[in-house]
Amino acid sequence: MPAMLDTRSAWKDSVPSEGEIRDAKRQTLLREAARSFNRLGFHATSLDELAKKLGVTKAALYHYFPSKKALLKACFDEVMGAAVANLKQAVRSGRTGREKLRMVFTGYLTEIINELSVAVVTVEDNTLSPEDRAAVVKERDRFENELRNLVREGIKDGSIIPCDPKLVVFTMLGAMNWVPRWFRHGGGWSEEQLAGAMTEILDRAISTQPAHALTQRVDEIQTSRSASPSVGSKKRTVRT
Amino acid sequence: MPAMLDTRSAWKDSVPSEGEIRDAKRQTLLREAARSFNRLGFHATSLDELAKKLGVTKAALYHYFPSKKALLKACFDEVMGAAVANLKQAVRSGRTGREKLRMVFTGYLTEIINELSVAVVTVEDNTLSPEDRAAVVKERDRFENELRNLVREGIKDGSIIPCDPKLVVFTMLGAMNWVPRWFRHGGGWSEEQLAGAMTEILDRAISTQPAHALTQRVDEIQTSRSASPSVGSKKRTVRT
Amino acid sequence: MPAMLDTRSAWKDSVPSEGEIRDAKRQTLLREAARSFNRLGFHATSLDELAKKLGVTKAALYHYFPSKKALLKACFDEVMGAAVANLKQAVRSGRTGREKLRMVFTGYLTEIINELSVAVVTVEDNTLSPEDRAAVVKERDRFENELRNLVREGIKDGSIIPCDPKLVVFTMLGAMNWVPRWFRHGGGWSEEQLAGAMTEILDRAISTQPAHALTQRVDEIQTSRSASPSVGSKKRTVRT
Amino acid sequence: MPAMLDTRSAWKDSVPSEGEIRDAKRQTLLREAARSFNRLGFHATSLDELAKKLGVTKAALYHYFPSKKALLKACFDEVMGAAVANLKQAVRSGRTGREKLRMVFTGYLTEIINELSVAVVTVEDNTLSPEDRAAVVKERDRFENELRNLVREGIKDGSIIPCDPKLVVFTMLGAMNWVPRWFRHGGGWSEEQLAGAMTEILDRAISTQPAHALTQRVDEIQTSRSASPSVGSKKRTVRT
DNA sequence: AATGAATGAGGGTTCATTCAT
DNA sequence: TATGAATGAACCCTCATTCAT
Repeated sequence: MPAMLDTRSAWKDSVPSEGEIRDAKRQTLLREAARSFNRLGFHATSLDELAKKLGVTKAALYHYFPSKKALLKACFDEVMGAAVANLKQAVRSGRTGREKLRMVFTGYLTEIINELSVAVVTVEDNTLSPEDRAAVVKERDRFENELRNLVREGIKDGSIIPCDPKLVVFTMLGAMNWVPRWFRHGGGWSEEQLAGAMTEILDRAISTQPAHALTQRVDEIQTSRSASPSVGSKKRTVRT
Repeated sequence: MPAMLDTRSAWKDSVPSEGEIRDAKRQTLLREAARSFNRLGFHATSLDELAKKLGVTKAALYHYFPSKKALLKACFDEVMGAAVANLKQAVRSGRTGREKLRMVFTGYLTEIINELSVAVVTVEDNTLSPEDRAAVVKERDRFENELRNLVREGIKDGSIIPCDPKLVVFTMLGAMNWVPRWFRHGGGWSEEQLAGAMTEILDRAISTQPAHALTQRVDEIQTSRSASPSVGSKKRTVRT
Repeated sequence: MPAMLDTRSAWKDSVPSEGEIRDAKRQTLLREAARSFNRLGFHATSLDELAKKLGVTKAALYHYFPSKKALLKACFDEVMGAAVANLKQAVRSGRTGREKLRMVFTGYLTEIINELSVAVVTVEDNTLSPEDRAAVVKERDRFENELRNLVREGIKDGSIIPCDPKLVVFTMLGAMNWVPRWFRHGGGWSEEQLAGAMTEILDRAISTQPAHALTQRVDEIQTSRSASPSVGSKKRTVRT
Repeated sequence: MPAMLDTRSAWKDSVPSEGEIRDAKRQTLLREAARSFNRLGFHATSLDELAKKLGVTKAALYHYFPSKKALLKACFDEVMGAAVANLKQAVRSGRTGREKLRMVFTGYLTEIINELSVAVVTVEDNTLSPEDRAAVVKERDRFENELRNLVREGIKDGSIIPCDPKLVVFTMLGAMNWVPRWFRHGGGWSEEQLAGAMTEILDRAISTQPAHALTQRVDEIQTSRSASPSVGSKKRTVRT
């Protein structure tokens, strides 16, 4: 018996422990759920479909999350954690308000594009329990408020033009949250390229030093629109 | 007796005919459905709730639409009709690409804000019948393509900076389609103000002659976020 | 004004009175209902469909029958009235049991073929009210019992072979009641021919003087089976 | 421990495996559905009632059949499989057409009496999907056609009198298909007796060598008619 | 007499959730 | 840990019936 323990310890951490396996599965489930919630919405996502994509049965999911709502809540927590971390990093960067905002946009878009995010799903209806809902709303409002503060900061330091911070932030968030509805991976744009290019656009709307051109690609972005009817990638050269 | 007939004719059309009543009811239902679809999504919208809001029974809805999907389809048709009309008017205006695009944005936003729109609801999943889906997608793609053409036109005539038209259009549409998620009527912003202010923001992102400032309001926009927990309208002066 | 009355009386009875019109409509409705009940069954028959076939709205039907069940009950009464009349006539004919039975079969079949009958529809489930159900069952049992008596009479007078009257009667009724399921008008067989030919078959099963051949037709019977795929009337000569 | 394993293997196959249990349940459901479809018709049969009879919830049925229509289709397949097998056996028997036909009648009746059959349910209306309907109709038409061929064969070999095969077959099928409407188990007639006796009747109608008497019983057949109002089994001796 | 609108009951179906294995 | 079976609530939809016009 001790021999076995030795054997196991010899493998060290190369063989993932049971806990690690479990966490990995949990994370995979979370991702898949977020993707589905984003594209179809919470109610249109069935646990059966989710389980099928993961190759297990519906009941198995309950080993990782006590309910579908808990899954949604976890998605929110995940994305908010990342968003806030991303935000803090930007705040610490010590640059102008506009540059901080750019950093946040790029990070937020990266999250969304990789479909970690579930920011899209509405929290307005009575899906979550009152407590969960309050927690999520509070977190989200804090995040949005921080963004507005960055806008104000940018206005003060002259990097952002005078504008209504609340409207600007909602506009930017809308543009970004909408991405999962049309973007599909594997097209001409890489995730980084998309995040960068869209940040440019959003940034230009409020920058006091707007660029003379924006990033362009020769290939079209791969979207769910162009993909489904198999349009074919009509390459088109864009002149500046 | 003849007097009564005269009386009636004196009222002329002020007393709505039966057909008019029916149409009015139908329109009210359509509006309510669009609102719900936009905020909660198609699947999260129950006909029971819808009927309750209208003060009738669920079964009564079937006098006006043969199915829930038909209701959704009608929403699409309605918004697309308005969007295309709006687009055509802009195209006929004979201005620069950028100015045409501004007109389209303002019109589209007005639609959305008045919740006629249901552009938000996903058409990607298999909610609609294949035929209906194809029809809607075709119409929408044509609309989006026209927008891209306006961007290209603007680039050519020098009113819009070089950029990727597809990405730009998706970005703008996302920002606009997101409005129903946060905007609530009755706040400090009127519908027209919001449509105008957001158009400014979107326009500035691609204009070759970006403005030095954007519209601001003293009062906060009324949103579902601030509204639901009954925060009260904390007026706050925004300094530029 | 008196002139008008004169006019009316001049037409005498050629112009049907209001009451006659009403009765005619009622009868038409009854027929259509019976046809539908027979082919589809009571529950699968919707009043909407029924009304559509008659060119009126569903609500109009309620001017003639207080309920769908009442319609069913009326169908039963109609067919039973005819069946009993038919039976009495046969009984009075003063022939052998077998010949009386033949008369009843032919009459019953004529009824069924003309779709007055609704004998097919089940009375077993709880469709009718207990009172109506009891009345119908009682009437039907009396009819069936009379038929059994005719069989017994035939056995006694030597025109019918020894057999179990109950089983024989059920067998014959089943064969006849099944006709609406497959027979369609307008084929090679007229209503009278079918009634006659089927009577021959049923009669031969119990007759002490069985015929050496049965009626045959060159044309195939028009059935719902052969009709639907539009097979065309492949004439075929039947050799004896 | 080994003892237990032995014990288990000692039971061998007497303990049904999970798959066997599932199949048994499925079969039970199928039977109950067929019975209900036969007696009440497809539309009058509610899944709620069906489930209640089986002691489960309506939703549980969906573990075994994806829809009510699938249940109906399965009934058709079941009965048609049995009917065709029965038919083939008769064809292989190498007897006269009449004797083959008798075999088919007896087999078919046995099926029906045991309520495996659902031949009764209409296929004419648009209950089944077009594909399913076509498949069922095709199978049924082939069966009916085979029966007609047996009649023709009998006419040729002199065992059956000249007659119209189509009409004869419809007549016989009607008589048999009607059985579930009146027959109830547990009466004086066993299933085999009924199948035999009815076959005799049907056979005699077309046989060139008709018998001089048919099977009779002292006890009355137990029918839904006599049973439901609790008439009591009035034993009656039938004199020939 | 006839209609269109509306209703309430019920039907088939889906789905998140629980539980024994 | 994972499964298949089962449940109960909710959903969309149909339909017989009522009622004002």
